[in-house]
Amino acid sequence: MTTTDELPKAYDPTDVEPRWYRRWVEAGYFHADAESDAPPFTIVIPPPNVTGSLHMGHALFVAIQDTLVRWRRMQGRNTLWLPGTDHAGIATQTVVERELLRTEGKTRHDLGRDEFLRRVWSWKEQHGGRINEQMKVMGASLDWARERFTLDDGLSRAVREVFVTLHEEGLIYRARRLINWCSRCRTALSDLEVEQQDEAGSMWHLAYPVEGSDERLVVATTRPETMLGDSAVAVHPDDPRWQHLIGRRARLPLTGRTIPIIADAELVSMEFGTGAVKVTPAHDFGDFETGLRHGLDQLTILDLGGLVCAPAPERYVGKTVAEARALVLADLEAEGLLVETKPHTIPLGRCQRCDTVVEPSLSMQWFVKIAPLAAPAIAAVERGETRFVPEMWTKTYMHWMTNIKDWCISRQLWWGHRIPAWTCVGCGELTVAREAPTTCTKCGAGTLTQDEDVLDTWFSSALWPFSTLGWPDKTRDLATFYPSQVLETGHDILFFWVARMMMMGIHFMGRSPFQTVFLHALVVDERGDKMSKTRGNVIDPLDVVHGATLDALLDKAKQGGAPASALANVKQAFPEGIPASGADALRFTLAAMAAQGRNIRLAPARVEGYRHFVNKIWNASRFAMMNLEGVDADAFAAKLAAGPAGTDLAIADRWILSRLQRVTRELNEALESFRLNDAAAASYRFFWTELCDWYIELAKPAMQSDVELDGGARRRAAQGTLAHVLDSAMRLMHPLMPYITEEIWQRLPRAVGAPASIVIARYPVVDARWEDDAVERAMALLMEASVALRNVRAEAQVPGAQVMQVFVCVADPERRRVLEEHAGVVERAARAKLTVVDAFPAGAGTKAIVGGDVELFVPLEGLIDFDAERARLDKELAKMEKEIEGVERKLGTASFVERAPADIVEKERARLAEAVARRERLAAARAALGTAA
RNA sequence: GGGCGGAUAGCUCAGCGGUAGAGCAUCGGCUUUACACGCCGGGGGUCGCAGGUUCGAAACCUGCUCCGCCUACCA
Repeated sequence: MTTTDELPKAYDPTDVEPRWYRRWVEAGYFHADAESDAPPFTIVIPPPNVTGSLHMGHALFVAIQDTLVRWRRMQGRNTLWLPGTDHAGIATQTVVERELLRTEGKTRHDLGRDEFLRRVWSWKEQHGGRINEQMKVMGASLDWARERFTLDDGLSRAVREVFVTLHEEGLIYRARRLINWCSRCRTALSDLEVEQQDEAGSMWHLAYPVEGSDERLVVATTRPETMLGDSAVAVHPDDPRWQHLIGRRARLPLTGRTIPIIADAELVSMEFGTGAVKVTPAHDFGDFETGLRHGLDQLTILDLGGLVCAPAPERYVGKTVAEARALVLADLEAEGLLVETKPHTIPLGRCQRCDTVVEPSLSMQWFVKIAPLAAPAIAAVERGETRFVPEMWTKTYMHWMTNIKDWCISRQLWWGHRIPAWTCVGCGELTVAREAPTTCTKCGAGTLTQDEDVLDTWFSSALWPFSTLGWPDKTRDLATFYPSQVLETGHDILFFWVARMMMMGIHFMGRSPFQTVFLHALVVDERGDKMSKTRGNVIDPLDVVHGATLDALLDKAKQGGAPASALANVKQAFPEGIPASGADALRFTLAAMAAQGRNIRLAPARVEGYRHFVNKIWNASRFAMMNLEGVDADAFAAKLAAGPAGTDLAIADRWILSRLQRVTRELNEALESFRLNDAAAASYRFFWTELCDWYIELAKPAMQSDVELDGGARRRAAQGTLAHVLDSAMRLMHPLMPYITEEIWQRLPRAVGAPASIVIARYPVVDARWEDDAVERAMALLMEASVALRNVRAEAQVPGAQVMQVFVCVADPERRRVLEEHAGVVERAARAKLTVVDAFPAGAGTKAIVGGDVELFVPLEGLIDFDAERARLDKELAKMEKEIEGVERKLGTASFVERAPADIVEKERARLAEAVARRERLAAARAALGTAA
């Protein structure tokens, strides 16, 4: 127990939060025991980029996953939330290269592969831990003893094992193909790493003279510079316009080459453009296929840096795409071969990482043959082994999986898992092996060189659910924790990551890696725009937690390279900076807004609202601390265990205990079905509206009174109830708000044998015996009467301190009994003195009607504004008329009475009866006031 | 081109077949000894538009209009 003066009036999360995390870790609460008999609950973290920094997306998944994990842990599950980071090939390498250039003016090639990798590792050692520390601030209850990194020895071994096995099975192959090439990153990319966008471009019509004729064949193109690499012109076989040209040759301008005119029904559409298409097999995916069909030459006229190269004519060599385009167009124009130029929207692919326009490029790469892996991953979802939440993602997953194309997995980078393939210098034989071979398997020579390339980062991420548990060894962890129960991540990486984990997990473990895939929405700003540094609308979760001054925000934006417009946005959004709200408030906000299937527009005002909620929790608890001295938690627990029969609890006690059962049910059900927003809303309503606004206010007299008319029993009941409800509420809300709930729970009187921390306390379960409809109905009436009287007070401007005399008439005997027996509730809530009578005393006053037959008369001689009173009653009467009219119409419809369910009809009848009774009483009250003077 | 979301109070969002809800904002009143990060009371919505199904629709169906996202080689 603590006394009030030790507790500050305002909750300060920055003081409370950091204290707990270390203690939880030291106590080992987050550590999962592979030997435990308890049913496991496993979630693997979506590994953040090792050099990354916490952003709202991370904060969101921490809030969601930690809530699920803490809830399951409190339910007694053997809970494993496995942490780790991703080496993020391109991203990390780029960052280190940039740093190297900035500080030493060198490129990675200046250092050489080994030295460069040493630098990346040292960068990782220096910056790699940051995001983990940031997740700890958020309260993430991760099992740090099991932390993994995708480039760990163990995980690297798993990667080699998978690569070699798939190669042996014929599912990994090497081929010279057209792939997406980023000339800035100088690496191949998978289809997914290319972002398609429609951009403004042009459509040019170019004339190719037909050999041995005066005719010209006009082709339409959006990329005229690629004509330097054309190896044919295609027309539709059925097109009457060009029938006679099929099989002849065209003179390719500017090059001195001639190319065949071919017929291809697949590539060419007669209606589009000019009906004739230039074919450039080495620089266009459609043309590549066409080239294969017709055995055309594949002429590469762009080098790896994106510059024109031979066999393009010397004049163009070394030019960029843009330069070459301008030059080609000018040259064609000069020769009179540029027929037409018009604006045209073109789909353009850009590198996800650096925004460079991606070029289709012909090169030797490694691929995963994906269809045989996709089929079982589709089947697993079809038979329900894995399900998606929200369900709508199933369709998206299926669609992508059924149209999937082979996955290009080799990257021309240095940072990553090097491809375990070696070429014999002597005979050229390619060997794929788990460990570096010493001699060539074919010719026995001893000199082999390893493939220079590394694997796509997502290749190792795809193995994450089992590689992190020790695979390929048959470990105890693997047996206990695979498959995981839930995979929770953003829908933006459904294909990148989730689908690939499904495929690999099923192929190598025989079972889908997750029972449920829960996909959350993306966090965007208040206006629905994606958060970005250039917009200046980024909200750093840590700034919300710790607070930040405007200057600090501006400094950070500047360092991040934000433009002036962005700085202005920051100034406008946070003129006062951001107040320190704590991890609890941020987590609760994210949970409350994480409704399924929508973007989360993070509004700062919303965070503020929930920060106030956290403070409310603090103060309600502070009140409790001041009034719970000497409470005997064990005695009250025994009372609860005995059930409500014959209890000495007051109606308010019974009511809040009943409401507690309901909110307990709501929370368990909401968490069970991943509706965190409902869990948050139910918590909020219960704690603030029901517990604080009603229960605590009603319990005050019993707890604060100096007189103990009943020998202290009433006080003990209220104290016991409040202590129990608070204890339960803290446990209920702990998964959502770990810090404040622990802080308060530690200070509450607890039963003997209670655990040392709320982290491992039991999550509340419903005790249906304490749910009581009759009590809730009675309280509803008392509350309604109280509100009506408060309204009278406000309208009639009765001073807050003045106790109002109130006379009550009730027709219904049961309601009369409730009001007589529990008059104290209304008296306390409305600051009134209640007298139940058969007839009202004479005199001026105001009348309120509750629930049809409860009339509340407040004699207010001299205080009544009769005009206002008449207006108020007229308004209420009109409302009643309208309602009665509506319900009567409904009940007057034969089909309604006949076809609607009986209980609904009954409800409508009751509603009508109440409205009619209310109207009568209102009319009488109105009549008593007469007409205006 | 295909697919999937969304359109509800001034703002951000719940609700998804039986009397329209929350937070913030707004208006009025409160030095009520837990909390002004508060308390009490109030105002505010033809639930995008048009049809349909139903006794009954914000919710289900159809079409339309906007706004997002994903996906696709029409040169």
